[in-house]
Amino acid sequence: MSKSFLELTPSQTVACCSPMTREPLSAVQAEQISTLLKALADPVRLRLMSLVLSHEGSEACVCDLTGPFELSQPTISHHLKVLHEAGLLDRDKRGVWVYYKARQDALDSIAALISLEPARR
Amino acid sequence: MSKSFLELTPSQTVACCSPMTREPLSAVQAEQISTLLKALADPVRLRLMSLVLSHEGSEACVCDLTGPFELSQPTISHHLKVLHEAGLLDRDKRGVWVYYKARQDALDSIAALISLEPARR
DNA sequence: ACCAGACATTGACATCTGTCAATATAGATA
DNA sequence: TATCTATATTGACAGATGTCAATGTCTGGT
Repeated sequence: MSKSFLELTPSQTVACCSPMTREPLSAVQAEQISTLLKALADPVRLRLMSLVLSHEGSEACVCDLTGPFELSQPTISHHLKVLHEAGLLDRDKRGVWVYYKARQDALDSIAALISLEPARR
Repeated sequence: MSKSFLELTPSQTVACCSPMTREPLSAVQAEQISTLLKALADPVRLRLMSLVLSHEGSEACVCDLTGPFELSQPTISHHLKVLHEAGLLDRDKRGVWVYYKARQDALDSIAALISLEPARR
């Protein structure tokens, strides 16, 4: 059984849309895209994404991600949750550790939306 | 005489950076990029950008942009200012009317930052 | 069974953000 | 000058957001 529409991540709901440079966005489309962009539009979350992307396999343990910041562990955990729920990071628990993996396809969806060129594939 | 660093728009300060998918962002870089993304990460501003982009010459008068929304004129004016200060819209006053023109290069800069591929040029 | 470590959740708080009503400014026209 | 129209600014307010301390929940090891 497939997930209901409401259970899709923002990145999944956005993947279908044609670039905003071609025709005006509907109010609903704009809401979905803004949800995805808001997830990225934070300095800590941008650095988290770039840290994960810089690890081999675009994957990193939470323990790798708390050190670079002068922020509490719950705060990092909160930001990772935001990125995960937006569909920008996959989550994989292995024993005690939790690994987050970057979804390059989600990033490409965003790039395709705001750029004139069709998405790389 | 050139403008000081602090007077550059977010889009200008970001244009130089290598993609975040290649190496971790510094805290300063992340702040600059997030400023630019925050400007886009709002449903009304996304629709404003797409409306401007859909007009001929990627240019539209404010009077073309207030109708599609059920928002007050000062609110639209506020959002246009945010987009302008981020470097996403150019501003041109012609008589009584003000025309905003989309900066496709600024949008491309964002796309280049978050995508693996080098920017289209 | 117990403990220790890794990560998540909760609740509280200060700051930021989007919105509007009211007002201001600036250009065109009479 | 007076007035009308297009757009911007100001000030106020409610709701969203980022942060932390405290606490909870797993998992592995002793």
